[in-house]
Amino acid sequence: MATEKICQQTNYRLSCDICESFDIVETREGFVCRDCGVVLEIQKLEYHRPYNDDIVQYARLSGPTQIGTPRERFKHSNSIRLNKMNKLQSIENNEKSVLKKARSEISGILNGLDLPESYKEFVFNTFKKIRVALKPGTKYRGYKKLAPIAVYYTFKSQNIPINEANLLEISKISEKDFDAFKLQIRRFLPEYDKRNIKECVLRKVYAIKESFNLSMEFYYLSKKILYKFWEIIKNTKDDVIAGVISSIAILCSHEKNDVKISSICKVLNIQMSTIQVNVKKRIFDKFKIPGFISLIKSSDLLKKIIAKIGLIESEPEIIKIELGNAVEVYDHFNNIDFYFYALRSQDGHYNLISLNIYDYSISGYEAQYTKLIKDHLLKTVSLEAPHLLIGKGPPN
DNA sequence: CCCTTGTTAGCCGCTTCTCA
DNA sequence: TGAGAAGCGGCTAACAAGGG
Repeated sequence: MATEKICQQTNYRLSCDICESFDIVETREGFVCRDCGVVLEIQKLEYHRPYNDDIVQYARLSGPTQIGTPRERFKHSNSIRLNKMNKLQSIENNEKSVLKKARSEISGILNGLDLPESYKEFVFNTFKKIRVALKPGTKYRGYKKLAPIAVYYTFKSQNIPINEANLLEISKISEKDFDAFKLQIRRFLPEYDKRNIKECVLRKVYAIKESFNLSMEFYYLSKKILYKFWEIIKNTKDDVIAGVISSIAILCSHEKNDVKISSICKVLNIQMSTIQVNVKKRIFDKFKIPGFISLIKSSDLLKKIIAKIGLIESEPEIIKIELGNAVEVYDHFNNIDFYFYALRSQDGHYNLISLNIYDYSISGYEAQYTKLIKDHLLKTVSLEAPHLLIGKGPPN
């Protein structure tokens, strides 16, 4: 093998620890016995030339190593020159030095905020990207100011929550400077505006669905509400958007009684009044719908709005009819009783309603009903009778 | 930096539980 | 069975914080 070297070339006579054979070869991994294949315990020593303390061990100026050790420089006859050379050698490029300090600053912030260390390189890239775009001499180019900014926007871009107050507490940028930079961020990170907030919000809604064991119907309704109202609800925190759409979805669904709005708010770490104000301003005020009382009390009105927009199916309107003094007006000998009722509509006109009573006990009623529908093209209306009022006149 | 948005604290009302 | 206590959900106004 090309990597093998016969040990006889060395001054030492090695023997195998196991079979005591002297047939030892030197490989990259160490000394190996050719008889039994065992790697010897003795360490391979790299040795090329003897150490001579008259020779100062130094690298060329472009290299990173020092000009001798401090002791060597001190002892040497030309020690002043050697020290000068070493100083020159040690001068670091300013950009390199800033980046090195920035790395350490970023690390410190991530640790301080208990954020994942795996994002360090990501943050560092943001740092470099912003720094390159800043003019030399600008105050934000300094790593102390720029590092917290880079951390903040990297995490915001990734839709990972980051506490701004804690960030400012542990970093060296003032609140005023930090706020002032927010106005400029789009110049440096145009992609920040393009982050997929909708996806992040829907992720939060799905988490709510899971934590309260809600149906997929809730999730899809929330999604529809999000896309429908996106333009008017987008200018706020992701948590608030998620809270608003999931609260509307809950209030408009049959699961209204299963989950309290305040519980959703607790999960999202926001206040219920925040949802209420948002629903009032962004839905009721925006569409100029009067009658908002509060989030819960106005839920029926909200449901009507959502139905009108077409996000949920509107429920048939229930008209309460008191069958008071109605009189049987016609009997056709065909086992169907007709009753007529006059109702005054909102515009002051009268509408006539006919109520047909079928006698199920008489055979052949179904055929009669079908014939009636065919002959007269009647439009049927479903009537719900939650309470049976007895003793108020017909029908009996 | 200013205006909009969100939070907090305190209150009310309803429901449920306990006890006489 | 009814009164009172406790707990919870919901509402409001004042104040604080955040976003552009």
